[in-house]
Amino acid sequence: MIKEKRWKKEFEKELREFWDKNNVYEFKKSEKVFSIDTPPPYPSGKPWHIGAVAHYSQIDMIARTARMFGNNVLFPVGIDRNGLPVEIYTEKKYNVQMHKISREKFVQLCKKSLDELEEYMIQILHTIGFSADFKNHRYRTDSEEYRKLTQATFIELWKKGLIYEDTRPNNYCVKTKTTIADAEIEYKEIETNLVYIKFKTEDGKQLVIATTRPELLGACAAILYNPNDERYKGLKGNAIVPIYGHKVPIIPHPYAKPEFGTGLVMICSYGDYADVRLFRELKLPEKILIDENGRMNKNSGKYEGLLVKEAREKITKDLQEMGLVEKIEKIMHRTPFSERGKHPIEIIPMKEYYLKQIPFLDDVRKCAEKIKFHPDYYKQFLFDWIDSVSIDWPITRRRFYGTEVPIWYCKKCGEPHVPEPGKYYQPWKQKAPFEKCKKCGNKEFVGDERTLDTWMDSSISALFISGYKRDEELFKSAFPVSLRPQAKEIIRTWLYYTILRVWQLTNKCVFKHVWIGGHGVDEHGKKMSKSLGNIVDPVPILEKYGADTFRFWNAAEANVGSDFRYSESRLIAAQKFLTKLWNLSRFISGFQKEDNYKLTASDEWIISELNKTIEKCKKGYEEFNFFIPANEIKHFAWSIFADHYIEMVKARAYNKEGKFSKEEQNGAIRTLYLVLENIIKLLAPICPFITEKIWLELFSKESIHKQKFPEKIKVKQIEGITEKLIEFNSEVWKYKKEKGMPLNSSIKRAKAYKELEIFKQDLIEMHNIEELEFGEKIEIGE
RNA sequence: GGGCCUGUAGUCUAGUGGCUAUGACGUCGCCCUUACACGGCGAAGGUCCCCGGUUCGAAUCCGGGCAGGCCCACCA
Repeated sequence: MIKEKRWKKEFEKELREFWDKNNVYEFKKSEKVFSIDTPPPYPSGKPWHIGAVAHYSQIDMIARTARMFGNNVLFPVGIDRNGLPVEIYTEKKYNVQMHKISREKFVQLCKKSLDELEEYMIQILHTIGFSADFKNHRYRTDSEEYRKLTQATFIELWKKGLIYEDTRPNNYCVKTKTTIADAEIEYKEIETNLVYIKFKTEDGKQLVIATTRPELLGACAAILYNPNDERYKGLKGNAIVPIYGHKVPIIPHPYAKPEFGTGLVMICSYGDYADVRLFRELKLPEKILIDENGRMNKNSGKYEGLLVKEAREKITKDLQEMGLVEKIEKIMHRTPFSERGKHPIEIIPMKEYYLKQIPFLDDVRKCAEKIKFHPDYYKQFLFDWIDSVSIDWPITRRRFYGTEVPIWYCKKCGEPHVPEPGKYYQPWKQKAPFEKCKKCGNKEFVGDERTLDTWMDSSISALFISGYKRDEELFKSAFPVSLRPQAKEIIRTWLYYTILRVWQLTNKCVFKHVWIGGHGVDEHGKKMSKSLGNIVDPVPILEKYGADTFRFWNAAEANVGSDFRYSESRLIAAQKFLTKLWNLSRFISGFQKEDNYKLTASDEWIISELNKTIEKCKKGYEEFNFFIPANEIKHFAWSIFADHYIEMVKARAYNKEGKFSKEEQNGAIRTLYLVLENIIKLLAPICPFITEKIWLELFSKESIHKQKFPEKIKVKQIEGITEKLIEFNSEVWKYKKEKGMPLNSSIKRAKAYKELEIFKQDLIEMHNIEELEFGEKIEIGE
């Protein structure tokens, strides 16, 4: 018997304790495993994005669904703790600069920030009822065990010859002083000056060239015009670069677009990726003007020491004074920015290690083809990215908080030495594990000081959680991984790199399913961001409404893959449904189930309706689409079961006046319990708390989360009359309303559709009708 | 420039060829009918973005616009 009048979020705490105590979500090894490569959240600051919390709620629903479908589910939880964002967070929080304090000290501060943020996130996950195995399958990507594996895979790929060192122009973030991969670049439209500069050719002709990067004049190596451009046909020889005075060839090339600027374009090392490509293609001599601090170097002559921006202004002014500027236009220019550092990037050649990816693009594409995407249109995002990858992956970073590049170099000849896999190496502070250089025999080594791109760590999460190289038994059962759930914005990074790396290491396709969640946006459909000031903190929301309300809102809010809006009024709507469900259960809990029962047509009808609901929910769950079951269950439980069936059988279930037989009475009670039992089982993956509470009160002492997903119930199917029933009930209610009669007052005579005759007795009691007839249409009253 | 997605009452949303277009929030009435007033019943509110086509029939399919979002691309 349920006593409390409302579902209280305070119940959630005791239920969490019940689950913890009974190890309800503990993973036990078995032959077949449904493995989930849970995204390890990145602790980048507070508050945690409410959209992310919603995202994790949905991932939890996937795990719970898989369990109820009879799978043994490996549902780990990790925390991603490597890389740039935490370094930036730490610099700000402790007001330090990474390069100005000792590495040891900085690493410690990062750890401190991470521990605190991790605790905060784990707390939230726990609060929302995240059913991962926190005790046995919780990991950190910066743990020794994890980094050891990252390094082992690095060493393995090194030995396969897939990693090489090269000096080539690369994306370089001057603010964070590190090379970054193309996948980490984002573009912004910003206003820029397009400066029209006068050049002279050797034979004295004047040329005007438009550029956004006048400070790179000193690195200019060629001038191009389009071969079809009538204005410049026949132009050849050399041009003289203003200020610097060096001569550069004038070359016809289709890259130059006649309609842009003057139709002449100068090629410099390096203003953009086109420059990189053209330098390579035309074999032009490279000259670097910008150093790794983002300042002009000595190659730039009198601009040495200035920041790029300052140099741009200064040289423009100088050119103007020399009368060499024809005009300046303001244009919107698409500029590459570092996604994480939020600063414009420069293209600077650096010596870095690269992981080969170009030769594997076809394999990655084949893997992607085999994976089932939910929803399927996101597969295209991955293909688009694969098609646009054009250079190998630079994997070394000049940062401190990351997995160390496990290489030592001979101090004498520079030969790189890679240690044996299986240990965690920190070359920046450890002694080299080698006796002497294998090349020159020298005995002194120096460790590499760089770290690996954090995607080198993240891209093996699927291997880490499934026990690769650490637990063969688990690996056999959990790999390939059943499902990767993730957000859409990291398709080109996390998903792509994982497929690539796992293929390189195992020659297998890593996932069977990929599930892509949408974004959480504010109630006007705008992306939440700190600058817009529309960030919603999840903690007070969870405190106010509880996890199940949040989860139900989240499930019922948007279709799989589409963005969902945060709105408090909708949360309240979700809360009302939980109250309704609670009161339904409270009502039913007042009756005693007995064995001698007989189902009447009304009972068979509601069970038939339940069966349809089970089918629909199952279909939704199978696609990991919680929008479908959430709304189906709500509709069935509220608008059919409560509004019509319960009202119909109330009299029979109470049977106060003895108008029904004992068997008929028990039939109603039996059916009430049966339908409720199935409703809460259907809802359990979405609302694990309230369903558990009702379940434990009324049905069993063993957790609902150990139960199987409902099957259709064998019953005489009664179909096609639900709408007629609803219409008839509605007409009666309307009639009483119009006459100003209370709903429990009696009606002398009524006529209902003949299909409803099977419900006769229940309908008479429900509406208090003295004489009920049946025919072709509804008639009420005299 | 290419691709993907979206456009349905004040707001949000369901609906992929068929009866008077779904539901929620909000609004307006009436009702505490012994599970629930976080409830019940009822009502108002829509040129289903626009134009054209296919069809007996289009919110739904096709073509062309317009608007918004996202992804990709070497326009200095």
